[in-house]
Amino acid sequence: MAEDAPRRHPTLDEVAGLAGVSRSVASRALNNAPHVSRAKREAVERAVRQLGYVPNPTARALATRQTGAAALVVSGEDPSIFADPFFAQVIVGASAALEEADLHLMLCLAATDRGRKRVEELLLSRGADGVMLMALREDDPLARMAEEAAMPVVFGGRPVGPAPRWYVDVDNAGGAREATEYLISLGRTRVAAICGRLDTEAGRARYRGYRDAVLAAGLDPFAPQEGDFTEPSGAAAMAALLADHPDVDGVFAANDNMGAGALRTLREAGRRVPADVAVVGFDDLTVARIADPPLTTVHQPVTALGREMARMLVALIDGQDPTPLILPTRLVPRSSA
Amino acid sequence: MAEDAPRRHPTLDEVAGLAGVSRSVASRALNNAPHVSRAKREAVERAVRQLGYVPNPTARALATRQTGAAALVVSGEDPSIFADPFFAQVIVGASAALEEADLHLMLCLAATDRGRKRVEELLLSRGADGVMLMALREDDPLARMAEEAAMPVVFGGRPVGPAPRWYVDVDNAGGAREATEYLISLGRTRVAAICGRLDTEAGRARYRGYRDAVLAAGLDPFAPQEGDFTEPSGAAAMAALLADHPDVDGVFAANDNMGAGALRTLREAGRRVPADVAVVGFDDLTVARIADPPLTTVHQPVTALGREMARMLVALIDGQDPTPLILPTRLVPRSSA
DNA sequence: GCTTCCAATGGGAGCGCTCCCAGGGCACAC
DNA sequence: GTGTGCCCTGGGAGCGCTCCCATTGGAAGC
Repeated sequence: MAEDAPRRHPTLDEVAGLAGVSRSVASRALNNAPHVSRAKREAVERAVRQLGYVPNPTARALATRQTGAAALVVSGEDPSIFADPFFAQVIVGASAALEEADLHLMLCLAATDRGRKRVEELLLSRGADGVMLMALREDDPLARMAEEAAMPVVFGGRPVGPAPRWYVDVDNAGGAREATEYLISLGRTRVAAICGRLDTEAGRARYRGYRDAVLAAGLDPFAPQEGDFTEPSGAAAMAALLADHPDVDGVFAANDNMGAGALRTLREAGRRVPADVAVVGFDDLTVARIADPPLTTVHQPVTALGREMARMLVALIDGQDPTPLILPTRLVPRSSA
Repeated sequence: MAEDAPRRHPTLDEVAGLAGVSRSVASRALNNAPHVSRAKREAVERAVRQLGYVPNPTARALATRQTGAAALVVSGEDPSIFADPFFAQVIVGASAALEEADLHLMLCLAATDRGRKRVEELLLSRGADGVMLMALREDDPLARMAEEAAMPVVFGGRPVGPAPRWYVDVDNAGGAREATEYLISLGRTRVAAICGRLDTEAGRARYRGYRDAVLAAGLDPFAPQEGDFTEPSGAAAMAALLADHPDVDGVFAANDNMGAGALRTLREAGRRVPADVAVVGFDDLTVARIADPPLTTVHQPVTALGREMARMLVALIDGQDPTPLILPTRLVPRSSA
């Protein structure tokens, strides 16, 4: 290690000493609290500059019982779930909102047992001021842990089961309904759904939305063709669909990855898109734009999701009681439908 | 907030009291340090369980002067740079390695002025035990800050300029050379390069690798056609290339996004890939697989990059002096070349 | 001129943990 | 019986900050 600076960090006491004031006054000056004369305030500022003083966040955390950090926990049995660019966008939003509140972002991938244990400890030990929880599974142990933790918790996307007290979600059902209605409005009558994992609330809600739209149009809904939100699973689901229902003329895929997979299978099967089969995805990630043909999809405000989660968490930390939020989606017509 | 647990967290003192030992003994038992009799150790364990005691990480951090966290700082003037799935993969690797060392991961997007200021404070105040720095620009103020910080710092990817003391990088030049040699081995003689930003070391090194390969084959290198690593910039660069050199028959794109953009432009221009123009990308992200045609590309071990950065940082924190690491790349032939 | 009040001040007690160190106790060798 | 070690043990001093509280002194009000 570079030992260029062998001298310890200056402490508040040293600042106070140099400024000729007490530690209390120095502290107040630093946090620009009242009851500090202009002269002393300036003396403290001068001393801070002269010493290159930077407050020790750990000591402050201990004294205030606030860590100055919020955690974003991403559940999932496989760490690579996080490789989905979806989370990256969530983080961009969350990070910006936390920055405004001067909170640091801790990222916890609770994929392994050890990871989950560490999250539990975090929750129990108040190692953060609050937690954002995402991608919980059905019966995810994190849900129980979060409930027991005496700490603000915001859910990103509702988990399966009863809705938590505080969450931010996207209007999955509404978006799926709109996508399906769009396919129907195009004259498609044999519209199938490639679902995401049905042990996630997003997977279920999107299928619900599809089903509602199909039923409302007086058509017959297809049984859910389940994938796992990955491109290969979408390709496989599309293949199964073609085998069972060769006359399918419209497909709602519960996310863009699976939609892209479906496009690939259709291309390999010699079906023209959208002439023979129209396809709509969900998410509006990069993959939708670069798919061939570019995928008509349901845009969900992912960055906003992260931002709103963080804002809700900050409100909670500030002792407020925000209301859950459901963000709107928007259909983005491209070439695949 | 749910006030189900209005009682404070038990402290070590309370554990010690219940176990009938001193705080010192309780502390030693907890950290399973020596000099604790079997009987007292068990008494402490019992008390811990009975009270549901969880150590306060902040207090421990203050006493040990170790925060128990490592930060991953992603620079860049635009927060959305982080939306690149590249970083998500790095995080998967880094997170796993940090988990092994029982360190938490703090994520800092140093895009805004405020973000940079917070990183500086983190560095100066030892708000983390170590820092991983990525995506630094030329003359990035973070480089100087990192240098001055009395804290272990590992670079992910070398910054422009003199190599830092500790870094993990990918063999950018080697990968680019291999990609270009591959194009040449296919009989292409007019091989162009769509470069990434040339104010990044990766952008420069990849162009260098391209240039070396072209020169070694006795061909004429094209002037760098600069993009910014995004799909549209790749498309634009390809259009410019076609305008200036209609006879181009091979393209090395410095990353997959730009490669995908190039494919799009070629398709729109009616050029067949790879018959008329062969294209090779770099990164081997999802986009390469789903591009049309699937993009031949240079795989770089992104997760390993994150893992090795974290391991190097842990070694540094442990007082060791690891050596810089350059990870190998691998050509992945698909259909575009 | 004498209360009344309040801004300004600094002392000191924590926050919950680690770790140094002096002091027992006990076994073993002399 | 007296040493010589060791292993345990618990007291206590921090780590660096915040914040309560008692104290002071000067301005304002009568």
